[in-house]
Amino acid sequence: MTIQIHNTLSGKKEALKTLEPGHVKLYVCGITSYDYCHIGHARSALAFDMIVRYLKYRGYKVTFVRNFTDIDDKIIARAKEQNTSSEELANRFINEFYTDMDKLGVDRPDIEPRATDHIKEMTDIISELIDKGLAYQAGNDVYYVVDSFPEYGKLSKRNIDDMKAGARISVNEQKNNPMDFVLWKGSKPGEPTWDSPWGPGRPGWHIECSAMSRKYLGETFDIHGGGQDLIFPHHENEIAQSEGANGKPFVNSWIHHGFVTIRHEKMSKSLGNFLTIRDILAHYHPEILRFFIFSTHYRNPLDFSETAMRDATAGLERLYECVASVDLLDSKAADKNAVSTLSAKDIKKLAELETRFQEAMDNDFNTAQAQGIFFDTVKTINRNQRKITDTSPAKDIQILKDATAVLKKLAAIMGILREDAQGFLSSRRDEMVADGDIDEKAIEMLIAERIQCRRDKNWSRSDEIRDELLAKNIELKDGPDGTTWSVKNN
RNA sequence: GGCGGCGUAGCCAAGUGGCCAAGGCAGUGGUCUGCAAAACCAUUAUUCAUCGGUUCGACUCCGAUCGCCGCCUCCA
Repeated sequence: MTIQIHNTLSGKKEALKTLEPGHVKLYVCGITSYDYCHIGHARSALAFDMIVRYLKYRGYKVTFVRNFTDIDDKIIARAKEQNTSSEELANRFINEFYTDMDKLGVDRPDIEPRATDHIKEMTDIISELIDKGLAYQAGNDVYYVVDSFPEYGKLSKRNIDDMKAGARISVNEQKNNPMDFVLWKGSKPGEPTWDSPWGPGRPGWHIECSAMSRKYLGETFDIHGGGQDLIFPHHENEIAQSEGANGKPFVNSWIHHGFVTIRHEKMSKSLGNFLTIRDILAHYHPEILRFFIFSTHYRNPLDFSETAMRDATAGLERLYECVASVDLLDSKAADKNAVSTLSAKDIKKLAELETRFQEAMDNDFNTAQAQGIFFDTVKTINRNQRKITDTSPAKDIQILKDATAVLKKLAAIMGILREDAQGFLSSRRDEMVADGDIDEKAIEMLIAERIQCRRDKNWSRSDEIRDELLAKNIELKDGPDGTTWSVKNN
């Protein structure tokens, strides 16, 4: 079975074929560093983090490049506002980006080039394009001749004539044709500049990725990724630049992920529905955010809401509860002559976990389906786990433990179930207690009192204590090994 | 206006030309429990926006209609 990936260029799922056997070369457009990252950036980072981990899990070597756009109109404008330099502002938000990524547990790409470190590579490509007659200087700027690239529009599935008819293309006196896009911008006073054959200036946005991907991955590489909003014009322009300059195919497969919406609308500052990664992480454990993001396929829109996060919390806790209870099975004694209580059907199902997971993930990284398989596995484990007693054979316990180990290994590809289960559950509990109006000592004392009441069969006081705690969102669970408690999600 | 995508149970969400349309959350009944909670078992879409067409057969393919979203300007 091969990995199938939806390719934006062809509009179809295609079997992954790498130029170099067993080696995937991947380029993803990173952030423009002028502000804190929002949940949409988180989705992008997490989607490609998952994809890279899965490819590695499937035995591929992956060279993953993700750039930083550290020079751009927005950076210049923001730096001016804050009375600082573009460089300083960009560096500051790159650091903030790393802070967020580290909290989310996102692995670093192999190479993280910054645009401003690659000006030479960019001016080289621009010169090549001019030499080939695909670009021209106008005033202090350089533009790409869109009409010279007949395949323009092949990624975004549009044609130039339709676009020309649209009224939203900015008119620029310098351009020969309104569709032409800028490769090099002559500098205005006070802006950061670099020398070039066309005078002092700075690169356009699109040329960065053509230059940096060529430097690190070559003229043709396997996969290029980004958000769906980058399809046009950014990626369309990259194709025109790179294929124009190199005279060969740029990228074999394009992966574009969907947006995070809030109240079913794309986030934007003007709508006031803008949530940063740190806003979210202030309220939710990073694995909850990951679980939520992978609850739908990466290309679908994903609507953020409190309800959705609560569902994700419940789901992730369900997985952790299962792992935690299997972890505890260790303490049980095992009798050699014991009869297995596991059903053959369930043993088979557990054995098939990894295959089922691969089938889901091979199908264009279907994490939603994979999560369904996790739950199915948990149900199977729980069903059998509760039948385990002191006299169960060691083999039964081992089968459940093995299945849990596989579950954790596979979940780690999505970056979940990476913590110690008991630790995760109790630390979540502690956090929630800290938010509430009762402390742990008081809870323990009430529980101790209640245990005595129950011994005395003083049910009314016992229930009173339970209700009292429930009113403060503390739920008691009386099990064979005593009373445990948790904080109710709501 | 052009282009792309989506519409599956109360909510979220997989899936597919033909066995019972995954799974989660919520709900209901039961087991367990002093009673609960958790867990487990059972149950919850004769139906996949609507209407046509292709087919022996479609939720899945094609067309139209309605609704929603995105891109066409910076954007993950």
